Amino acid sequence: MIQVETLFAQFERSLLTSGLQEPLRSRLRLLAQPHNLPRSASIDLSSKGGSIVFVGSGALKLLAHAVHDREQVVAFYFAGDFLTLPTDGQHNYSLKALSRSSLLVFPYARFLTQVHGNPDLLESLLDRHAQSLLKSREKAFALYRKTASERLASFLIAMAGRIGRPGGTGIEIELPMSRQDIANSLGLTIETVSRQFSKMREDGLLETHGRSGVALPSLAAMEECSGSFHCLI
Amino acid sequence: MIQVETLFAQFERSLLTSGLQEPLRSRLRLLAQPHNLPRSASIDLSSKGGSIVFVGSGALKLLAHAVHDREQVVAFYFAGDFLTLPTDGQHNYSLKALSRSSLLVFPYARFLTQVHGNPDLLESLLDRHAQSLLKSREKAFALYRKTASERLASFLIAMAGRIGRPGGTGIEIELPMSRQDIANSLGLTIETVSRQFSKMREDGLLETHGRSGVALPSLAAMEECSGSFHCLI
DNA sequence: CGACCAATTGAGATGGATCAAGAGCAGTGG
DNA sequence: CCACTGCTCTTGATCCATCTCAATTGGTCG
Repeated sequence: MIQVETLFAQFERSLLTSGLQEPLRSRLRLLAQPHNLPRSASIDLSSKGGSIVFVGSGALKLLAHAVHDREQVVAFYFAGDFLTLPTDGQHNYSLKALSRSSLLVFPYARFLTQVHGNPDLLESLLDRHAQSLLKSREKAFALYRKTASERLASFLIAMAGRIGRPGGTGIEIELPMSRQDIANSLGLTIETVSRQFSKMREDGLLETHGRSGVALPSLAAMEECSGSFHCLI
Repeated sequence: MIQVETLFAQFERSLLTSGLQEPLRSRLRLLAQPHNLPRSASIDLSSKGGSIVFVGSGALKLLAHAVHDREQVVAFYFAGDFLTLPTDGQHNYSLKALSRSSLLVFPYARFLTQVHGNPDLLESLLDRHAQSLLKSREKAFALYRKTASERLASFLIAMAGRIGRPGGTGIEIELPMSRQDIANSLGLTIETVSRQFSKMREDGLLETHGRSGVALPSLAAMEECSGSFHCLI
């Protein structure tokens, strides 16, 4: 359980390294809805008419719900990440904790009203949007044409960069998401993902420890597998 | 050939309905690089360190260039569209005219510097980014799981909404892009796209006139084919 | 330890890619 | 006006990666 004030301070530094000026700081503080989500708890974001979310700790998946109970993992988020979900599109979105997570949720419209007079902040937000857009495009670009193994390799490389730690056997990763989540986020079936894991293990590209432990002995070899580029998450 | 001043006025109204205040207007006017592209001409956007582009008239495709001369159609743009291409990602991007087009190109960084003190404008830009992001996600979402016919149906519905006109047989569309472009943008091969066109023609879902003419007798029937949702372009 | 759910593995079905022709449209020049 | 040329588009036959269905194994947690 992270203290709200600590969480807010974290958010503040992440947004602007110089920190926020009063009275803006207090006003945003009032808007911030803190959430402490245990594993597999989720918050519905579609009902709120747009949200800005700051992830203080933990790991989450952003789910888009289509009709027929079909759902799609849009993205994974980790500590320090920002996430803007503006006015509702065709889907309902929800955010589900893969592990205990602490968040700050701001109502989009009211957040923007407060930020309105602060060009630095607006620009910072604009930059984040631009980056997200680029990432989303690169992801779409990547997934159209990639094979299953290229997708998984791309995913693992992205994860290594995001939550990997140097260990005995190259980079070690504790995956907070299930195979099903991985499959769902890569547009594959769980069986295909599982088969690719096995194949990569046979080929010496990775080691697995239990369900969630993965070690990549050689990132270079993995990049070889990922095809031309590897911008995914 | 559209006059530059007309084009700029169009851009101005599109950005802020109330128009721009001096001296910002003049400053942006100076930043605007007008382009008149004949069919199949293109401008390279990767060398410019980020651009903001306003499409005054015509139709264009945004291309991402990967290694090995492979290229991917990221999106199509039409009159009135905005397009933000921030700092370079892993790909080189270029914009290619599908028909005679007129554009305004702004250097991203310098545009932002000018806009810095104008919260309304920044917010307008932020909104556009948010919309683009949403669209890009919906597109990615859509393409992962959709079948070939669902993809094409989604595409045609989007096109109908964008450049369709009511006609003798429902909504009529003059597609400015080739089958190859469509295939490339949907992550399919040209053969598959062609086959789907034929199949839809047999099923009475569409009529074709020459290479570029398409008529959709019933949008509802086409939506039936597009699967759960249909946010593409 | 035992129960349950996640993950793996196998066998068969299939949608789309690939390879290979052929048809239709548009531009050119006689 | 028509034949020639080069292109885009269509259609067919085959192949392969991935999905689907089904059974088994293995991890995790009470």
